Amino acid sequence: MIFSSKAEYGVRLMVELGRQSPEHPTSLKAIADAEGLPLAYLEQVVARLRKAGLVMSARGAHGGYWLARPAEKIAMDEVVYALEGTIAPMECFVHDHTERVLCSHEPDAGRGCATKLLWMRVQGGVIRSLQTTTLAELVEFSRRHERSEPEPPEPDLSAPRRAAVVA
Amino acid sequence: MIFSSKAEYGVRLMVELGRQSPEHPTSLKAIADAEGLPLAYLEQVVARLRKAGLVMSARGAHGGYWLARPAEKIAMDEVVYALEGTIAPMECFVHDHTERVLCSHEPDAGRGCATKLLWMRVQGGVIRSLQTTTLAELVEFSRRHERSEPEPPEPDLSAPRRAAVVA
DNA sequence: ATAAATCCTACCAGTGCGGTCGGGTTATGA
DNA sequence: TCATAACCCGACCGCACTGGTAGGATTTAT
Repeated sequence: MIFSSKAEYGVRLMVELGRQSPEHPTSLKAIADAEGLPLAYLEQVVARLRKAGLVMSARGAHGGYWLARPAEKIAMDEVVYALEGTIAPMECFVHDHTERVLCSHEPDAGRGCATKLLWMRVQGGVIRSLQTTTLAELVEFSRRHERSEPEPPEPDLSAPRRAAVVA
Repeated sequence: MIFSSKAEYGVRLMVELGRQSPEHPTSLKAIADAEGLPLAYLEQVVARLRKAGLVMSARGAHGGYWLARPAEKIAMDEVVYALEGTIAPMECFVHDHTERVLCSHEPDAGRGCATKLLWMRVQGGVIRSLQTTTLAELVEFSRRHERSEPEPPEPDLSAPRRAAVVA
């Protein structure tokens, strides 16, 4: 259960754009250098963000990218959705524009998919987490943590302390 | 962002076991037939559940599997964890035995990982959803949704596992 | 004109996933 | 006692998808 690296890179890119003033555009090369990411790959990533209307671009020399909206107005579910294409815990959640959710097994007859309840709850949890986080928060977080001092007692963001990795 | 089919199959298997009385074990073959899943693959799946102590088994003729605990006492985060190995939205969440969380990029120097905040919230959302769902709920759900008549034995072997979803 | 940058499409190698196969080992029961 | 039903285990395999590269075309500032 993992987001692809497109999500990772794309979010980093958005944060980086959020740190810049939107006066003049930021080039991909600058971001690639700052984050140590492959430029050619970033191009593919940022294309998704552009098509989703989250960033704008200018071509030519001194061109680059900037946020289409202020970071406070950008919820992270939009960003992740643009990057990943879908936010679903299971591929049987691919549903057409209607409300029908069909599962690969138990195709239509018989009982409803027993796992559906579970995956819907998980999906709800994920989407809620993303919706309630704005890009501005991440920008702020990254500003606080840049190489000045050790982390202040970070107000625990609802991450349970239970052992996340059981051997 | 997707769980693997191990999670899907494993959860179905657990639900199926929850529907049976724990008096006598249920054979994998029965479950495989009921759900239309490949038996040999189910063996791998159930092995994880057994190693995690969620199911017990008896070998030999009339052997099979049963829940190690009543379904009310089984939270789904245990199940998914046993099946997936880890519940993390991003592989940079692989952290060693200490508390350090290290990210693939921005290795040690400089600011903390800007995306960390986001992924931790997502992870929290997922884990909370799973923790607050018990196997008993899923069993109950599946009981509610079963048609009165048992499904006709439709031998749809060789049903394409993968592409059946996208219309 | 040249350089800096976005844009676009095709391609490629590795890995992980879903699944199979073959062969144990253990228990029942005829 | 012996066949059979089931669990158990490890090796293997094709393929789709991911992460990344290559190469070029277009646009714009200097």
